[in-house]
Amino acid sequence: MPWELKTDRPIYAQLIEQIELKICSGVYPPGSKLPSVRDLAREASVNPNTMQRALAKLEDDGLLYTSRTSGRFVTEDDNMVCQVKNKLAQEQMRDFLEKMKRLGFENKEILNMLKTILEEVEQ
Amino acid sequence: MPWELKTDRPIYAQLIEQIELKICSGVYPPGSKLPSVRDLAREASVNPNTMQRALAKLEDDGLLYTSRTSGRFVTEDDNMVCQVKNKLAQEQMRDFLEKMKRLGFENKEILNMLKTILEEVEQ
DNA sequence: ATTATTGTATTAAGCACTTAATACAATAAT
DNA sequence: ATTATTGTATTAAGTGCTTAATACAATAAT
Repeated sequence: MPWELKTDRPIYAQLIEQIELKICSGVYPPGSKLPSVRDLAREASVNPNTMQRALAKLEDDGLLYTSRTSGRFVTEDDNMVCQVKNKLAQEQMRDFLEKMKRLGFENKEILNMLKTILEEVEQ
Repeated sequence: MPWELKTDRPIYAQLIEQIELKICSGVYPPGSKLPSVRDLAREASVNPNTMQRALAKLEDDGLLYTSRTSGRFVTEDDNMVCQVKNKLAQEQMRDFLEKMKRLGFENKEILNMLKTILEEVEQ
């Protein structure tokens, strides 16, 4: 899963989201060590300061912690990771439904269109 | 439907999206006249230059046209409006499914969670 | 003890976005 | 004819984001 950074939003915000995703989806499991700030920055083709900013926010949220000079780690509290995952899912669904309703679609239409897409993908 | 502007993305981009939504959902029907740049800007609590920028983009896309000093109008081509509506819906669904899969949810899970939300809302 | 690696902080520069304050041109309304 | 309203353009200033180039402190590795 490569880093996907668009130019229409602050990079640090996108980094926060994508690191959150990697934690929630198990790419970085609870308790595991993250690559160093410099390595992560190189990986994402981003300035270390920008990566540092994203990591600091995640640490502030409690999803990461720092062991002074040995590196950064994902929290060992897998309950917290699970909660974050569900929170993000709820946000995604809420935003999605909000926008589709604004576009003028009914609940049933939305579900049917999604089913159609999912069937197409499976074939 | 009030203007909802967050600070995490360029305002002009958000204006483009929200005007598109108003056109696609019938708030501004095909052929109808839009409020003036200055009025729209006041309505959205935004600088006229910023609103102008958003409108220029929509005009460039063909969704609006300008009649020099009598104002701006939505295209009379309701086919085009319909196409834009469907394009936006497809984008929303694609992005939504992408993020949910990144979070680690399966297709069936996604549909079930959405159904749950929709049932809760109806009650 | 020395070295390398870790996170962290600072400063300066460039860039895009936004606002404010104007101004101009065209034309609808009077 | 005059006035008001329309879209449009320009300039200057402020802000936040990003990068680059450093530097420092702490500690794991040697």
